[in-house]
Amino acid sequence: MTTARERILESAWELLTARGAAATSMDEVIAAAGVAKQTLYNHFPTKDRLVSATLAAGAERFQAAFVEGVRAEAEDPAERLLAGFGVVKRVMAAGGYPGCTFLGAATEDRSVGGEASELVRLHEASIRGVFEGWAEAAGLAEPGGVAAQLLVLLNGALATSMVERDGGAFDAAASAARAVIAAAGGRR
Amino acid sequence: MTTARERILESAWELLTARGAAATSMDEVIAAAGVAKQTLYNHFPTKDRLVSATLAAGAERFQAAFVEGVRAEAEDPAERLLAGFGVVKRVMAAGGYPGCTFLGAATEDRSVGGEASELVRLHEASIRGVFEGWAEAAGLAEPGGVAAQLLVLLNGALATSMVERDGGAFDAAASAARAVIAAAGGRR
DNA sequence: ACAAATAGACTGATTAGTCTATTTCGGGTT
DNA sequence: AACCCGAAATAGACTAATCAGTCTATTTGT
Repeated sequence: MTTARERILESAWELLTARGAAATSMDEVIAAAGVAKQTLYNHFPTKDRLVSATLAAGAERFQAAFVEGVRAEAEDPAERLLAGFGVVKRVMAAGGYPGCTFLGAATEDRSVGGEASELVRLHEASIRGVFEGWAEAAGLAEPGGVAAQLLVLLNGALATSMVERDGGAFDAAASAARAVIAAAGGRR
Repeated sequence: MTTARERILESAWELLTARGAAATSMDEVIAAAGVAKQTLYNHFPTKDRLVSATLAAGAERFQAAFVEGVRAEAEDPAERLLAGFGVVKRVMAAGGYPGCTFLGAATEDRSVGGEASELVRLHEASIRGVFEGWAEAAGLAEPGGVAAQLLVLLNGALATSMVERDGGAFDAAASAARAVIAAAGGRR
């Protein structure tokens, strides 16, 4: 049994992912969550707050699933850096490559500079931090720089897979990541 | 002296870049272009058509400026592959990193699969083709694969620079590109 | 009894697209 | 030069739809 709040956040996440915030009406969230209008507004007084709460909850879930998925798949830190691309590829493939919810939210919010942008910035910094930890554990030179490059590759794979509606970009990103890791002293 | 059509397309491009299609009203385009409502609708019968025409014109301009900018900056094909990141970085910096107009349009159109998505797909394929030509001229192994990886890096830099409101991602992308090119046999 | 949830009508603002009436202007003809 | 025509441009009122957020009254669960 799920609470109304959980159903709202889950439905909002799906609609946000599939269509984006601007193209999703509060009535659609209400219908998808099977909840009364007032219930939604009791939990989240404005659309912006709903979007922010949805992104925050999604970021927490994503980061946990990302780290856990990668840890389950590879032991060696350098291999973990690569495994991330496969893990995210599978997540995106499951949704038919509708695009990254966070990049989508940042795109829609770009002229506003609201809370959504800030949450996405923090989320991305978090992922970069995870990369940096593994890069350091792998004994790579300049782990911060490597992490920044891998984050660019991950965002690039997310954006490109959305445009191409196809997961090929994740394989390309993983190949590039291998080159980056090698150049930083991986598999010395 | 500019024609009404040119002013409309230019204003629409700027608004599309800064805010995105959904957040831009036809009245805003009209006001920015200094044109009568009927004039806009005479040239572009619907908002979708205006967006498509704006993206098509922008893609042509961007591709020409990209190739020209890179050619002016580097002679050697392998260096040209790298120079692209600097050229695009400068373009985005000039606008304060509001994000890539094409990726933004594809993001907004993702649930529709309309003409905008298709135009962006073609535009990206075009850029990938340019990369592939230079990769081949540089004598790299698997020029198609290298081009795909560089396109991911370029999209990643565009997305990341939007999130971070900062051009650092282009430098990271260029570093990663160097590693990719080296791995493919550059500077043998 | 009390907090949370429901159902749905309603308001006010925004916006795409239409319609009407008027004005501007370049180019061909006299 | 003077004239005229048709195409393009202008100004802005208007419609119909959508949508965020409010309000009221009722119901459910503990």
